Amino acid sequence: MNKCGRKKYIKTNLRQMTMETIESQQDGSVTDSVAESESAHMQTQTGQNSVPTLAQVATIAETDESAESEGVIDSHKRREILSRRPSYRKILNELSSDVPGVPKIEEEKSEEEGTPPNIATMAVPTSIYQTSTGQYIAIAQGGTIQISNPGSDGVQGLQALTMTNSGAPPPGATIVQYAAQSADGTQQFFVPGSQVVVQAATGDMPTYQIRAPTTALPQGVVMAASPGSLHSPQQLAEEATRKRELRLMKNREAAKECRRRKKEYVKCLESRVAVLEVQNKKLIEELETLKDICSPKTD
DNA sequence: ATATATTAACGTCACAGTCT
DNA sequence: AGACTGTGACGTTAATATAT
Repeated sequence: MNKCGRKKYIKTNLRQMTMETIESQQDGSVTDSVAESESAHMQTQTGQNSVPTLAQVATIAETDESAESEGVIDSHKRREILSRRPSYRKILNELSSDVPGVPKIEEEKSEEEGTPPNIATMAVPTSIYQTSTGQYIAIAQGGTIQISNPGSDGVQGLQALTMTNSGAPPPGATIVQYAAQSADGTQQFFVPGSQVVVQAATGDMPTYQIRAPTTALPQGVVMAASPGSLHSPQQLAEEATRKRELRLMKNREAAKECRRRKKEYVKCLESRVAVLEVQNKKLIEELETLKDICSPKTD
């Protein structure tokens, strides 16, 4: 993708600006280098229908203020100020520590505690699916996929795919391998027993199928090659391509996850706004009541 | 019915921060 | 130091809404 040549715009400054503009400009401590980079960026964007971000809008609105503080801070301080914004998870968790009603985003300890990286992490609704071969796939609310064969008592042969949000994997949970999208736009989970659970990528309702694995490895699944076995330039090129595809695949997944967290974060903020609005309304009403009590009208 | 605008979701790139 | 991860920004695409 991205056939159109990407413009090399001033990324660093713009990036820093979008992260910290609103916060740092509250005390007017942003130098006009940021504003310069922003204007440069806006120029490069001429003719595109890209919508400025909130931070960009804020920057444009406050350029005058920031110009006044030119030269006030040195480069070190500027760097501190323009540091990376904490992740949505961190922000949300900070919010949730303030407000009891706000749910926390799990820290995904399981990954950090040495879980194999290929375990799928996704949220799915509780559903039961029957495959063309008569097998059943139950997707529990806890994020567990169970596969049972027809005719079995429903317990034998169960294979569990433990997802995120389900806490620590239960003992004995089967480790499955997760592969990103295959050529036909599906997502596949390799489960023991030479079977593949395939999730269709389209539609609101995910669909699952049991398939026999194809002979060729699906896109994104890569066999590890021992470094010593690489000799020819062609092999090196293949290795580079393989690494790139692996990186793209991982980044794809990371981007999905990031977007999901972002949506969650926004929802959280929205619900917080709603709560605060109700609270505010109540307080105003209370104030009016107290006013009436304290200063009764005298005719 | 068709054209245009808006929106949401996605993949990719670049880069800062973190990990090993 | 280099690999890895998370995220902002951007372009693309498909679906939906609105205008003509």
